[in-house]
Amino acid sequence: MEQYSDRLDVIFQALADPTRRAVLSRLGRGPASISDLARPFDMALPSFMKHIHFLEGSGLIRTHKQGRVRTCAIEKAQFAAVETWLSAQRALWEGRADRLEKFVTEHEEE
Amino acid sequence: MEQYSDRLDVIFQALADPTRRAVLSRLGRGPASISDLARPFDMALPSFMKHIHFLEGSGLIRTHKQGRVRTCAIEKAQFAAVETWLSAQRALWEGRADRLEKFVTEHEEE
DNA sequence: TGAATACTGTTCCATAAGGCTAAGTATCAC
DNA sequence: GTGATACTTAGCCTTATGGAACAGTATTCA
Repeated sequence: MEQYSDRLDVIFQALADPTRRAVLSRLGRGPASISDLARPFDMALPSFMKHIHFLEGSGLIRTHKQGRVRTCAIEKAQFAAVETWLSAQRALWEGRADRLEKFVTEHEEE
Repeated sequence: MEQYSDRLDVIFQALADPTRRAVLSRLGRGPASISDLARPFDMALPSFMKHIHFLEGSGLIRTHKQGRVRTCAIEKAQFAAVETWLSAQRALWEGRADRLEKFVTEHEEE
């Protein structure tokens, strides 16, 4: 339970920044290098790298360096945590708290 | 477009805190007063109030004071912004970028 | 080998976030 | 009208965030 909540903290935090959301959108169309990702942003590279590290730390992307180029790719599976939380919320609204409890608990134990 | 992005900033930020998510879950079962909401948390009331204000500022809840009691209720409609963004992301993954563009643009203009 | 490329590491800075205490205001119950 | 209740307001503190500059390392290309 703690782990599930902590994961949500960091995932939602990652999504709370427009630069990071833009990076995710770009990566939704396929992998890209750091330089390619950074190009559209008016920001120093070390600053941009912080966002990449944050995204990687949240599990929303993974990266891999080959030679001098680091390639980033989206990690779709991590988005499921958000969807799970939203489903749980909706279930509450609709009074299906029992089913919901079960649903969330299963995910917490992952 | 700016407005849509700013709204997402503040919504995701609101969801990035476990206290605030817990409040939303509680409110999913129905409206409640500040005191009722605060009771489960080991936190001074002014600190807790900041979370309430943040949630209200994000549009995820609305509040209304009658006498000395402020009642809070969830604003389900605001959750749609998150779902829209997630749908857009998924659409990208699946290469349906054209449909997605249209979808997001429509929502940006709300 | 030497230059250019693509990060990476380090340090700094201003602001925002999330907590606290202490004191204040407005209702409500008696 | 007094006391308790239910917030509110105002400061203060510490840490995190998002940006910057500057220097460094590791590859690749000519």
